[in-house]
Amino acid sequence: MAKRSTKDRILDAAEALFALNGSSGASLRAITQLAEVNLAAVHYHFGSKGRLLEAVLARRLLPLNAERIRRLETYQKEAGRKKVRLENVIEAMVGPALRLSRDENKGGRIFMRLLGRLVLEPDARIQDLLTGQFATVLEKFMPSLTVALPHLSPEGFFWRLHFLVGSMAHTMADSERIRLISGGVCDPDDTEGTVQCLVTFLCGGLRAK
Amino acid sequence: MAKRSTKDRILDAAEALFALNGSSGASLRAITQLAEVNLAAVHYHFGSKGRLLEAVLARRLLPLNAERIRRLETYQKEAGRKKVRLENVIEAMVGPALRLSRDENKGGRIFMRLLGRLVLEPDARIQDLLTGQFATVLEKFMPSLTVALPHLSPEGFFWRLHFLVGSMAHTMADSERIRLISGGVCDPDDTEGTVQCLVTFLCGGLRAK
DNA sequence: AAATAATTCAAACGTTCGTTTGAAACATAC
DNA sequence: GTATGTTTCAAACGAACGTTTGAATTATTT
Repeated sequence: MAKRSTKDRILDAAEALFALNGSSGASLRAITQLAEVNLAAVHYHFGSKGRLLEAVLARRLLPLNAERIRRLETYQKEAGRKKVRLENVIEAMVGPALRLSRDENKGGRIFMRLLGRLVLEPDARIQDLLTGQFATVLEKFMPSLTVALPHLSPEGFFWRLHFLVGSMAHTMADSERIRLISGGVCDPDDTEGTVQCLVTFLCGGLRAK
Repeated sequence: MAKRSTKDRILDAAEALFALNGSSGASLRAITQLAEVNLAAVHYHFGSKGRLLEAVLARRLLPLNAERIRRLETYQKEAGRKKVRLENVIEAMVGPALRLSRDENKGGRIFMRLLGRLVLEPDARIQDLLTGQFATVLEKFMPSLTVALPHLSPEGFFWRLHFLVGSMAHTMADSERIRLISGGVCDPDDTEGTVQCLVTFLCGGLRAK
């Protein structure tokens, strides 16, 4: 078993405990203990607890949003000069995130839970990072979205985008709850089934009225 | 100005700081300072920090869910032996919560933010309280929902309920974000407009395919 | 092999945390 | 007005927190 670097072990442990207990509920002592690393290593490699959290975020968020944009561009190429189907636009938006949130190897499940927690965190550094990333993605998606949803006023457009984010975030952040409330009928591990179901729901909601 | 009781002042301050900083990020010292109350008063009136949080939750959650059920029953009476319109069922579910989340007098805005945070909190006492409350509400809504959505399989039904909860929770917990991302186009203070927009979106999503 | 740089380590720093204590202040009864 | 029960208060408790330090260790270079 090839042992991963101190930096990576800290990132993994921090991701897990930040996601479980929140950014103020997870202590550096617990994180370094889980990572089997000295307490001072966090400050040596990252500088502070806050910057460790930023590093945890950036490690997964940057590749994820790059993948979203890449996927949208693929659909745009496929469509040629015709407009991209709404289902495809939405899939490019929620698909990569949901697949990451279900990929155990990449620890995505844990990361998405963390993301769900951070949305309501007041820390300005974190908020700027999150909204900045979202703005980048939205900018790329705007043209395809407005073309696919010509019936919506600007106001209605943004509201529905807001609802979309809520469904998506909730589905990714809390994957086990659905199993509980459905009495075992729904299986969140069926990733592609979940994607399809979510895309159907979202497109129905976006097209409504 | 009639001064409110120590207990109420603590509850208000705790609600505000728990919502802002999370249950572990808000200290009893900050809470009692905001409430202009002695530090030991929390333990005298509530016993511990955890039980204070439970009291904060119960104070608003019990009346809210009672209102939801009352509203559904009103719609059921109106419909007589005909089935209740899906729009009305959904309105009974999300309307009371969204109105509370926009009612400054009742401090609902703050409370909903707290609720959004607690959904991902691992504390068993909190989770049991939340899922228990949700189960109570769902039990009452199930008959009307299944009748209004006959095209859905049990699996599809629960998934869509899950997506609904996500949109609803996100809209209530983070009311100012929409103003930011829409560049001021959307106004979260227009409560009834928001309710209508959300109900339309949700019904479209629930009916899809 | 010696010298230099990068990393790890145990220990301690000063704060802040939730909680407890016992006396003071207040209210209500007799 | 004295007694009884309730509420408030300042002070302190030990524990855990993020952070810093300087020496010990390991890796890299000369």
